[in-house]
Amino acid sequence: MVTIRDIAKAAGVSPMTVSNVLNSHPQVRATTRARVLQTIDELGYRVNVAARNLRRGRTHTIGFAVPELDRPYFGDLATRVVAEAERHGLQVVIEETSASRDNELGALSHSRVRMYDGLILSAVGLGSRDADLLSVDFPMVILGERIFDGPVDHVAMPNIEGAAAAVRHLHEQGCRRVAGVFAGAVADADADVSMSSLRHEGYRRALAELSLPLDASLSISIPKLDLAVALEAVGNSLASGLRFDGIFCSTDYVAIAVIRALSDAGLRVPDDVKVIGFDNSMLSRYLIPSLSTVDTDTALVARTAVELLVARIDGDAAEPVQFVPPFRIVARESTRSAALG
Amino acid sequence: MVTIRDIAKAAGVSPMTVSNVLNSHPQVRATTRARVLQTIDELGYRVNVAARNLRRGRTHTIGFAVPELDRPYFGDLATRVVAEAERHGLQVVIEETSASRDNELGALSHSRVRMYDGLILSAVGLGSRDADLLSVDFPMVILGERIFDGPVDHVAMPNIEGAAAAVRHLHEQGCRRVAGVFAGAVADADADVSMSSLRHEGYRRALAELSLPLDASLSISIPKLDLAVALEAVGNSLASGLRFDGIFCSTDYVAIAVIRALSDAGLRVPDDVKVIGFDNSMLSRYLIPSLSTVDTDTALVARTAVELLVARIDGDAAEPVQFVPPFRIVARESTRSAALG
DNA sequence: CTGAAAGCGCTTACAG
DNA sequence: CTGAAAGCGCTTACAG
Repeated sequence: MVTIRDIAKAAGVSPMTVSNVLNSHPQVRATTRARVLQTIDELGYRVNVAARNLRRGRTHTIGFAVPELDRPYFGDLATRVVAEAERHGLQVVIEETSASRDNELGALSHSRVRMYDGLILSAVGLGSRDADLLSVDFPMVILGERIFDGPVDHVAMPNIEGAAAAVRHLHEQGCRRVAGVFAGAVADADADVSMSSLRHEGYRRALAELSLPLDASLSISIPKLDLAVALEAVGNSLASGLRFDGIFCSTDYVAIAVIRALSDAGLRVPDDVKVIGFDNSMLSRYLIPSLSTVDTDTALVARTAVELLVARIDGDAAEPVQFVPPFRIVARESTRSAALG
Repeated sequence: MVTIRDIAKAAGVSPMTVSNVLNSHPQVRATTRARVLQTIDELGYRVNVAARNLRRGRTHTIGFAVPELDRPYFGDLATRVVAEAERHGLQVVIEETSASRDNELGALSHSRVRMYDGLILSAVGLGSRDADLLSVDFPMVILGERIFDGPVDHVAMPNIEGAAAAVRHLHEQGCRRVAGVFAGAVADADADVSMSSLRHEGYRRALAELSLPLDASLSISIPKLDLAVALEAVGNSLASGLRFDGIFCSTDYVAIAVIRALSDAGLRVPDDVKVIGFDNSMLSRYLIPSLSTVDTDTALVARTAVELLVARIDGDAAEPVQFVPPFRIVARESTRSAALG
């Protein structure tokens, strides 16, 4: 391997001058610089980043711990995080946590964390009771669903408000019996404060406001926000006689399976049942019917998370920040009422 | 920051004994080990990975340069690469290249490459003429579409064969006038050997074999495999009078927009036009109609790429390997013929 | 404008 | 079973 010393010897200068050239320090004579650069080119030298990192104490790498990269929402998010990080000269290591608490803690406490300048943790397995575990000694931003009064910056989602607005939209479009699909044990009032339980809370609040029925059976609970699981759960509910004229889906992704289940049961969307999702994933407007949804500005979420993290990396010691992006309802075919059709 | 020396001092041993404990070397007395571990715990020590990397000459990190992470196929692929890499104790840094040749070369030549033990490059911008640029001095696996006789391992895709099989499937289902959607200047015989041009080649070969018409107008060319672009292109083609009873789409992703464009033009899938995609993305079976497609075993692609790379990292100096996964046609509703319906 | 020297935190033959 | 010492390749005050 060619090192800085080899270049120095070949160019007839000291290693430090080579270093100065590499780091574009101005106090190097033009002719010296040219000679060094040519030698670098000839010998095919490339800086050893591990050595530079050790010396500088920075890796210019951040971690992004994400539940499941193959869910479109997180694919979008990862894309935007990588792009934003690049604008700040940072690389991104993706760690998949499979939405498990253990893996999320692993992303935190695992020794390799020390290779990152900071961590963006999209927490879905951790709960409020884990707040004290988040007092880490490196820059971190929590991203996602849970409500913490934790010791770190947090980019949260408008879960309750967004879900409530989605239900109100269904009501405006004429729905009078509104179901919902949620992950986890949402029926349990003591349930952990997960994304789905927050969206379920918004769903229930809106139903109460609107004086719509709130049968427990209308809350379809699935163990995981997975297409196959959602298809089966909604199919079973319909087969066992459950009826509704509107349904709120915790994610656009799940909504695709829900629409399929409705179709398989002979129900038409939106004529028989109106469907709304959450996330405004890129596909949603191309589906048939196009999918109404809650847009939460993924780009803004990614940008804010990276900017908060960069500020902490640069030594910002202010109080932890909590940021919730705005949202808007995107009305498409899946909730269109016949009167407007 | 707590270092190994702090631990050594506090535990009354030498730094090297601490190192031995950290690395689970057996030749440390149990009582000494216990004392060191306790001190590590008390002082909150974590290994400095940059220093360890420098010393060991390994970072246990590989790069994965991918065109666009928000395209479902690459989201799937990234998920599987990350999972496979983890099985080998490797982390993955994702670099997005935006499918540009410059960024792909950047992933290669950029100095930061030196931080990786190896690189998996999903090349879509590079062409055969760039083969000599791939003679790099670190382990690399090219993944994806192009045909190289390059100096590196290559996991290719059955682009020509898969596309041809898709067209034959359309023919078997009764199609007699088959269009296709491709990215780039596919009409040009000198076109670069891109994924789309290879799939176009397969499309043309199958049409020729089957004695089906091969009008240039049936090859719908779009600048980019993007939903909005595909929607508009197919919409324009239909508006200008183009008619066909089957269409091969270069990816499942694009097929979603194509089905939407057909629907917007009042054409029913599969009754009026049958549609087949490529990739077997996870969504495909849940769409309405469910999407017929070419499955190329993404899991196998990811596993093979990581295994080849790991072998190179471990010093394997054998001749470059080329691997093409098998494929199969997955027939779903979007190509169902009335007779079978 | 250039260089000698120290040191980032760790690991590894080598010696005892 | 444990330690003293060298060194991975780089950067950075400091001196000239």
